[in-house]
Amino acid sequence: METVLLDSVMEEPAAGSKPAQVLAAARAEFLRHGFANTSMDTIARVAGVSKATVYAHFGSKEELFAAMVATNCRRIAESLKEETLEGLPVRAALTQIGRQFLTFLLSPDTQAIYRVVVAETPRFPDLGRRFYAAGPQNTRGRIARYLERAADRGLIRLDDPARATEMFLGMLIGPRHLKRVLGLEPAMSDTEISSAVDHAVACFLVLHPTP
Amino acid sequence: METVLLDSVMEEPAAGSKPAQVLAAARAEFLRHGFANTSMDTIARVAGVSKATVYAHFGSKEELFAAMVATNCRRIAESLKEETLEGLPVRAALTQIGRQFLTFLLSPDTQAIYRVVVAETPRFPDLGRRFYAAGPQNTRGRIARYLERAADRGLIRLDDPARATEMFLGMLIGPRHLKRVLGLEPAMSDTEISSAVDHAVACFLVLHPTP
DNA sequence: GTCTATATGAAGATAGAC
DNA sequence: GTCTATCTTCATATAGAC
Repeated sequence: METVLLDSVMEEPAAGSKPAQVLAAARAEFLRHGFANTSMDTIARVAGVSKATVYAHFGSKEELFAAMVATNCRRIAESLKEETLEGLPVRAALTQIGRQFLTFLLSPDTQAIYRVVVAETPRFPDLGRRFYAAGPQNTRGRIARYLERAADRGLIRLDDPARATEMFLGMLIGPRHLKRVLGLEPAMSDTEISSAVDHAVACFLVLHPTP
Repeated sequence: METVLLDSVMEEPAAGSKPAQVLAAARAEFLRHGFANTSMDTIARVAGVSKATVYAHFGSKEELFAAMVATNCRRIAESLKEETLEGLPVRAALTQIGRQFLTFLLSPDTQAIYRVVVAETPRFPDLGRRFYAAGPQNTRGRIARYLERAADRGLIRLDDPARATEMFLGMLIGPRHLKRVLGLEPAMSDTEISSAVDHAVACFLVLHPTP
């Protein structure tokens, strides 16, 4: 049971192939039950292949887990499209960013991935780093770049785009993520999300006024 | 392996007794290695008792885990003392609250408890609720009550103390908790904590001005 | 209550045929 | 590459003596 190097990761298998089936089954089971409570027998059964096939493609349970997380990180990174915010007024752009961010953050899939990554980071040292780079860092950089461009155009006043991004996201998230990850909030309705986003945007614009 | 009811929890065992030794060993091992990767053999060995003794006092691994978390929740609740903030200016009071909160939140012990609670909440439904009540909810209520009193005295302007508390803590935490829990930040020095707190307090006071 | 020794079962991993 | 059948290890839990 050696520590797995997440740096050496296979490329994405062809859709519909047996490795892809295994990966899909691994994703479903690991995200639902965690690493330790998922058995290779179950993954093989759900994937509809034999256990030996699983081991033929992924050498061990750890490697399969690492491949599953890597695939998910790729998906997260690809799902964050650089859309066109430039045409919008600042308030509308921030609102759009906020809604998209909060919806993504609180979705069941994101919660499940977060949970399993947090749980297994001590055993897989690279896991946290890769997850952060693919998800949160990606998002933060994108928002910070937008704010910087807006500041350059004189649409908003701010000194430090990265710090302003942190404040914005901090106000946006508040304690919601914590309550959600502890299983205390069923979900957020669209109107609740709107309300939370509007408040965070309003506070942000007080701190960073538009001229 | 039935779901354990965390509501029926034994009282605190006498210090130095064998149950207390077992509980201490369980705490050390569960927080370091998580639930699944900790064996009852190890706990018995660390506690310096036989495995049968462990089972005599705590009927199963799940019950032992539940008792360990319950003990920790008690400790968290007790560690949050209602100190006297009333004499201080608002800025100084918020700064003190912020420093205390951030130091507590980012400490290795808090991180370890958070990690194991997040990981095991799906298997132990009551776990998240009890942890939240003993820790975060406790803290938030305390801060909200202070803000309300300050508002009543006319020291600060705010409509909704609970919401203001969420904003304050959101700005204070920002992405630091996430990076810490993913193993990306070694720790925060005292000066970094001071800087973060000062910035959050400054932003808060812009949003909620003192007359 | 506490111990030593052991039963029982689950799960990671592999051998060998096709 | 894929399967069936099996090996091996290890962890939970208990029996029975003191």
